[in-house]
Amino acid sequence: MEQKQSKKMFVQIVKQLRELIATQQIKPGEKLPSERVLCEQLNVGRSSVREALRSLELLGLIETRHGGGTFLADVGQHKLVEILSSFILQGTKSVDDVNATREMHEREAIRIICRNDSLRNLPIWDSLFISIELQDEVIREYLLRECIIASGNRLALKIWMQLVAYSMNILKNYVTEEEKEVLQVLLKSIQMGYEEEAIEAYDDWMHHLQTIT
Amino acid sequence: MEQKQSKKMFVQIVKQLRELIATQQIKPGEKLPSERVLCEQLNVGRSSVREALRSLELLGLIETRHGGGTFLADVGQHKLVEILSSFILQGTKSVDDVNATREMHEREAIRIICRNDSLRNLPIWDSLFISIELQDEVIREYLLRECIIASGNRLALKIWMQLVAYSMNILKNYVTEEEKEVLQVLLKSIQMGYEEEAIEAYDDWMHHLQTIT
DNA sequence: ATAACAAAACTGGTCAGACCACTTTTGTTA
DNA sequence: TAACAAAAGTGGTCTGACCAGTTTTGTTAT
Repeated sequence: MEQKQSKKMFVQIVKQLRELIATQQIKPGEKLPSERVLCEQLNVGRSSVREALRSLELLGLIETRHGGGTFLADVGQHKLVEILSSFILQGTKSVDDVNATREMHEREAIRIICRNDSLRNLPIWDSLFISIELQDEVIREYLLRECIIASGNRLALKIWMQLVAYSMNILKNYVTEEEKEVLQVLLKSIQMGYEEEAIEAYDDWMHHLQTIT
Repeated sequence: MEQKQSKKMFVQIVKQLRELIATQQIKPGEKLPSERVLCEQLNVGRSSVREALRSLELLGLIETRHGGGTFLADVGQHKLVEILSSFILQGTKSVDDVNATREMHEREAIRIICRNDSLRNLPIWDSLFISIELQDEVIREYLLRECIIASGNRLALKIWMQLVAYSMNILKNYVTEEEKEVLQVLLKSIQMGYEEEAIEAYDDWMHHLQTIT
């Protein structure tokens, strides 16, 4: 209904939710006010409240139970990621460290996937395999993101995304035929569960990207 | 309107959006179908589509221009970082994720050390080897810290310290004879540069710690 | 008094329609 | 051909409605 700031409403609501959680001292695992209460309290429509809540849910910050309510995600605090991001934003001039850490996350994700049958057999790998043929640039980050997501470690995903936000950029060239082959080897290895081959393919890939730029 | 899967609708839509982006080869910076088109195309209500889009927007994966349209994010913008981090202080998902991430750092450090002759030959390993005979509890984190430090990635060290501070708990028992042996195998493997054996020893170690608690 | 159970109230999930504000396209005019 | 105004398109938000679960409440039978 209002919102002086010209910013996105649902982002404003996210902020207000944070304040609300702080002031009312809602701890992880505890219940948040219902959507309808929040509407009235924040003086906005329910859809806006829901957009904010759904965003936070996708981030894993809240948990929702149909008919039950909305709860602050479990687990203690300690501003791990906050400090992390401040570290990143200040830029320690060691881009190499950021890249190395990012690659560590990616390798680990690949390893986890290789070792888990159900993860290996996800349909996403097939569709990615096909996408590679269709030549595009997105595929690189998209593939890696899928790997991290599939690995199931949401903390790692969050860290990784920040690392990417910090360093991912150089990857702006076309995907060469050579690179395509490497990527397909990587995907095939993942699907077969050949961990070492997958890692090797990944390393090849990264090396290949470095030589380009 | 439907959505066979029992999962959250907006998550389903996120998935379908991913597929759509893949199949239609939408590249960063390019435009996505309008919300109203997506409604009809996916056969769902506009609110559901918006909940999915807003989630992706908060993640920084898409960009929205009022009156203009929705676009696949161009790499580089990271409001994600602030929003995420400022809210993340409520804690991320599970302790498991923190531990898994911590272990990833530790394994990676071990690998790096194994592959680098000068790191392998650091005198610290010998002194640690001896210390194991004497010390009792401190040695665990101390050994791991030395590994991370030796690996030379300062960002990783910073992250690791946060993770340890976050999940400091399990490491509170006495070091058994059995554990000492595992640790010595680990150190020996590191010194010899036997990467896989070192990782195996590390995994044994972690498994051993879990069975204790 | 208490246990069991059914009804009511509450809560999230989804949809439809209506406006508003802003941008892009289109068509007309100078 | 350039300039500009109208129209169409698109995101932003609100309201109200209904459904489907969960929690609370109240009544009844033991």
